[in-house]
Amino acid sequence: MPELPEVETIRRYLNLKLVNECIDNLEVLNESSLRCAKGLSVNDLKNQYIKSVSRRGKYLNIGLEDYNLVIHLKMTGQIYFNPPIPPINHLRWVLTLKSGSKIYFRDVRKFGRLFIYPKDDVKYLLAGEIGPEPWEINLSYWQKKLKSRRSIKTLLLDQKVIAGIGNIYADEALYRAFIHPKKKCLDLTLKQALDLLKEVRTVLDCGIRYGGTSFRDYLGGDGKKGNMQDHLLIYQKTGGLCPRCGERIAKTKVGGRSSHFCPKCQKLD
DNA sequence: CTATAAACCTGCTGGC
DNA sequence: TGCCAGCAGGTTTATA
Repeated sequence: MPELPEVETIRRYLNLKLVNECIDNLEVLNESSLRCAKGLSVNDLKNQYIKSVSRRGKYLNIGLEDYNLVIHLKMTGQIYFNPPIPPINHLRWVLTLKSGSKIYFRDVRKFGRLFIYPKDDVKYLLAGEIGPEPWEINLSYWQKKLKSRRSIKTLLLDQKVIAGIGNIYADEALYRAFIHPKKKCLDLTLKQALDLLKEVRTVLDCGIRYGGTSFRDYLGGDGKKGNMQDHLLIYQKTGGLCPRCGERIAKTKVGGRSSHFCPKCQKLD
């Protein structure tokens, strides 16, 4: 469900609420939602203080004294912090703090995961397996990655190349940069490459500013929906009119994901 | 290398 | 009204 802006919105909220709290216990209702590093168990979390709440790409990381709690929400994961009415359906785990505060994790499709790692172990996962944050990318890195025969949308969605972009923001950035999602990376001009990186950042910044995109499941840390869905230009607007040229917005398939674009503004040749 | 499909899961929607 | 194919903010793994 969530891409970088949604995860960042949750991170900012939890960061205000969790730092200096102490863990009482973790109750797991769906075993497959939890992955413990070898030799660890949920009991190890007891009495651990929360030092930080950070993010890498679409991963949320609750830093403890001796461990890291790494969360990936995948398609339908939702975080509820001290909700007025606790969720009942599709509840996968509940983290209780000494203060009495609770974090509920609800996840309809069970794709989401909570990983427990030793403190120093997580560096490997987060630095080695995930590409740079979009704002950290420099031109030489970007040009190097664009020397590829893959389609540009596939590259944008590759978390090893650039962290945090998902289907919504990929379509939005490509539209704003006038680039067809199936365009081969190698065929991009330097200007297109620069424009695209700029629009990726713009669109993600915008998503964060509006508290994320709530199409169906996504909720910010405060339990409220985001507003970015009211500011999208192309995603899920098949059959509607392009806000720039009036052409009908089309849909195609790229890398198995539905991709929305304007056939007139985003030419393939 | 690149692309596609299937898996992992459940629920909702739209067409017939 | 009812059924069913198809689809969904993601990632990984197998197959062509």
